[in-house]
Amino acid sequence: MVIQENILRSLGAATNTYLSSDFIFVERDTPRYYYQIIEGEVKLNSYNEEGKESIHTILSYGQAIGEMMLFIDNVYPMNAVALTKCKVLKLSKTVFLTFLKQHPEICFTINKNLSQDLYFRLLMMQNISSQNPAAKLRALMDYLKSFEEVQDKYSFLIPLTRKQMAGMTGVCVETAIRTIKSMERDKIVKIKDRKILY
DNA sequence: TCATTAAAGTTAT
DNA sequence: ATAACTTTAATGA
Repeated sequence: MVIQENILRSLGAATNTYLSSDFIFVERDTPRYYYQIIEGEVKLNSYNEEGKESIHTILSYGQAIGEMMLFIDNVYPMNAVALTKCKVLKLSKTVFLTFLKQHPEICFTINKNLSQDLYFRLLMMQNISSQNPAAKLRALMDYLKSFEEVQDKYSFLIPLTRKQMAGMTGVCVETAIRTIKSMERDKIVKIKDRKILY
């Protein structure tokens, strides 16, 4: 968790409830709040000229939503959409920033999270330009698995649908499916009841 | 080789 | 039931 729930509450954060597919904010909104998930999953996405969805990340319990936008003066370049029913703490940007100035240790945590995100983006960027679907999907799976304690082969159940994986790597669903199958043949992943084990 | 289109099967709501 | 997701196959860049 980024910031302790009771701390956010004591600063006056409100709890907001969203239903699946509700927008928490949309592209071109002005960032005015710090958001932190208490329950449910949220995706950050945007659409290219042809209308194809690109999923930037999927966030869940304890994670902040688009907090990078609170430190710069720009409108959101992406949407935040609830994937499930969600509860989100919402704290005014000004209160949040003032609080951070007084609490370097929490500032440090925010830094760590932003860095983690940048790191992932760099890894994905390298592999996305590599043009090889298998490399892209593997970069994604490596990233997701990196947060697990157990690092055994096939111990990690990918918590994404194939469609989501495709959306995050920029390949089409069909290619994601075929690539994952060939990875199964190559013993890179195992598939059990359609679930991908890596 | 991969995206796209279409069609059909499967799962989740 | 109906929508959302998965899979296969054909075609074209």
